Amino acid sequence: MRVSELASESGVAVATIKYYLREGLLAPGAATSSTGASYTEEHLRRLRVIRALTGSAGLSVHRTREILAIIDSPQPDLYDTLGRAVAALPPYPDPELHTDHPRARAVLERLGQLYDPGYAAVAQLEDALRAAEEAGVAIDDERIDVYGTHLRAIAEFDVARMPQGAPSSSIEYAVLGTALYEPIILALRRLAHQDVAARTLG
Amino acid sequence: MRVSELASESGVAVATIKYYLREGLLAPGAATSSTGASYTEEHLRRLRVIRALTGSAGLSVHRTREILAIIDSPQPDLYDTLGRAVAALPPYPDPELHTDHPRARAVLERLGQLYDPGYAAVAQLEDALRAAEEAGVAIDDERIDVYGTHLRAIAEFDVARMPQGAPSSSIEYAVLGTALYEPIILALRRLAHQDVAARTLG
DNA sequence: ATATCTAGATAGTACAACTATCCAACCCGC
DNA sequence: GCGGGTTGGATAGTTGTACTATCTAGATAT
Repeated sequence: MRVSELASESGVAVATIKYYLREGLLAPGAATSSTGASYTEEHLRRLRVIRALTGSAGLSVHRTREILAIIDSPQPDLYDTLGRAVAALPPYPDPELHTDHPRARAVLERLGQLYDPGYAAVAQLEDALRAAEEAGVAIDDERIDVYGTHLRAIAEFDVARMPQGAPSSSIEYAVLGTALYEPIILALRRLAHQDVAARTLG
Repeated sequence: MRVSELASESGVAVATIKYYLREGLLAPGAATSSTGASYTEEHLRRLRVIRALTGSAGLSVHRTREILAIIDSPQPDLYDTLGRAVAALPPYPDPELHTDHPRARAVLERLGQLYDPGYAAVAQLEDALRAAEEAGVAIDDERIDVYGTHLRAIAEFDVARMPQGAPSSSIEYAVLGTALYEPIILALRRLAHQDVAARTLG
């Protein structure tokens, strides 16, 4: 497949594909001459993953490269690798020394979950809780219980569905699942809001 | 309160506050002279809301202004106003004519929820489903059932908690709740993943 | 042989979100 | 009543991101 075909198949402009090549998101095609290269279905798939991450999931090109690099280089410690991969997904808490995360800690203790201050999602939770609080819509314990219970049920389903194959495919699945299912979850919540509101108010 | 105090109280630079004033996100203070104005607690609160929306919720200044305008001008039709407000929250589906949303429609029918093609979250859901599909991690019916059930439970709780006061406060609450609780929901899911994974794998 | 395509390099664009500077007017303490 | 710091208002500059366009020179298709 030539660049122009890759472009038309994926709907991405040739200039943009060149940009991704320069930025190291996409591997170069097999050179057929000094001014020619051929691309495979694998390139097309990768390009779709790039567009899914930069588009729907809202990642920057820089973060997308980080995540692809993690997916591409399988590491022995799956658990740690998953942590790093998910930490590369937005949102990004400002790295001003959060030594403790009092709000997040209280929430996790209430839910009976482990509190690991090194995990990025803890800082994300802390920031989100603080933002809600400062905007005057702080969450209370009951809401935490409701959210926590249902999200844990979702997470249990997700983990049960994790493929047991090679680490790299597990990581790819986990990263894509985290990044690409999140917009689905938010959209479903919004639609459920509308449906519930229509039934109870209308 | 002077600008400098507003700045130090909120942690936002004076130059940035001036920028928000120019952009119409923040109302001018009461002029005390040709080169002086005083700001109130209300300004401080508004500034915190702006930072919560542009920061944690990831909205652009432009979208933030739209949402604040909706909150500020109460409309008779609460249901419609809520729809417009939530539509101003990310993500923003490309407005290339989505006349139908086959994936979203199938999901909503399966969940027994109403399908209204005019609602922004439907297009968001369609885009998210398509992105997951194209990246090779399409969701199946069972996952839809699990996600749908639990998110509906969350939504029922949210709606039951809606304040019954003035429309403008309902709208502010709904918009802030939608925008600011979403990061909390995502963080809780990620932390639940970690916790479940640690317990089952570790 | 001529029109089209290609890789690789470099430069340019468009937008967002600030950030900095300047000015003249003002107020505050002394 | 005066000097230092502050203010509103205007304007210009900066940084970063994600492309987009142009150019060169060789390769390929018809």
